[in-house]
Amino acid sequence: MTNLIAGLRAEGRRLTRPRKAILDVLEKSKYPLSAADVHARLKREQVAVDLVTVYRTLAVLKKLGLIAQVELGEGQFRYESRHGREHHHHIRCRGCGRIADLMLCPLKKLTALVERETRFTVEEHSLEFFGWCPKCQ
Amino acid sequence: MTNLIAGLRAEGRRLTRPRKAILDVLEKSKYPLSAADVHARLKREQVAVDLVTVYRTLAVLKKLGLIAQVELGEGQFRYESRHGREHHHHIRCRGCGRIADLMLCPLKKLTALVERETRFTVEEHSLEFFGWCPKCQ
DNA sequence: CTCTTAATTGCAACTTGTTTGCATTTACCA
DNA sequence: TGGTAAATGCAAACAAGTTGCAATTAAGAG
Repeated sequence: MTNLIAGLRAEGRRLTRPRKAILDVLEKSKYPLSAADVHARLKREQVAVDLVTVYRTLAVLKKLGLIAQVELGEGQFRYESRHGREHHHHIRCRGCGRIADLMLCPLKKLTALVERETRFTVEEHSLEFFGWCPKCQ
Repeated sequence: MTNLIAGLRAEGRRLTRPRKAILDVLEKSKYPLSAADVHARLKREQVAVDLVTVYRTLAVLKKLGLIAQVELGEGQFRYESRHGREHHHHIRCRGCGRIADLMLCPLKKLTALVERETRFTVEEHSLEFFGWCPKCQ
């Protein structure tokens, strides 16, 4: 939340109720949420925020680096808070859609190798697994 | 192409001109293509196939395991042929959108670890890098 | 504390990517 | 060489995400 205030201020942006509420929803979630998910949870909490505002706020939070965008083969984006959470990855069940965190990342060395080989500058990577959870096997 | 015929036949499906043409477009491409990309290339080659047929064919080819679906943070799917190509990953430039192959994958051991820790069965993974290519840096 | 103003929001409409329904066409086996 | 189920094209629907604009509001200036 401190990061939110500082980040917004640094860009001449404002701290609003929707922004606090949306970041709060993401911080409370155990797995990444779509814009529609966030919107639904806000409604459940009696916080009236338009879906469009959710989209716009997610874009802002992403630009501030407070949340990460995740793709899990669903044709939509999900977002998760970065606050107090280590860099990590996910696995998604092809049966029930359950998403679990994988608290690991073996890509430090590989990233250096990729930069050397491709001459790209690497800014980010995504690593996701897909399979079947115990219940769905 | 042999795989296409065999795979289709095994499911009581048919070998058609659109299917051949679409697989051919994917096999010729150096990077993964979206449905719209495939459609545009077919048109350029004077092959009249509806975009809907492209979508349906991509679904079939994917189910047959002849092509792989790729997500590169664009809000759309891309597809690439698997024929004669080793398992690999990609890097995409945030400036110009250029996509390059990364002919490497260090995830064998990690996959085993993930399966042990999560008790999921891992069927697939995605690993993509994002950054800036030499021209855009 | 109030005023001013630019940032933010909500609503409606739109765009883009993808899917579905259905009548017509076509691959392929008897 | 048909007959028949599979595949296609077209129109329409759907879903995720974006844009334009008038109304609202955060927050610094006075």
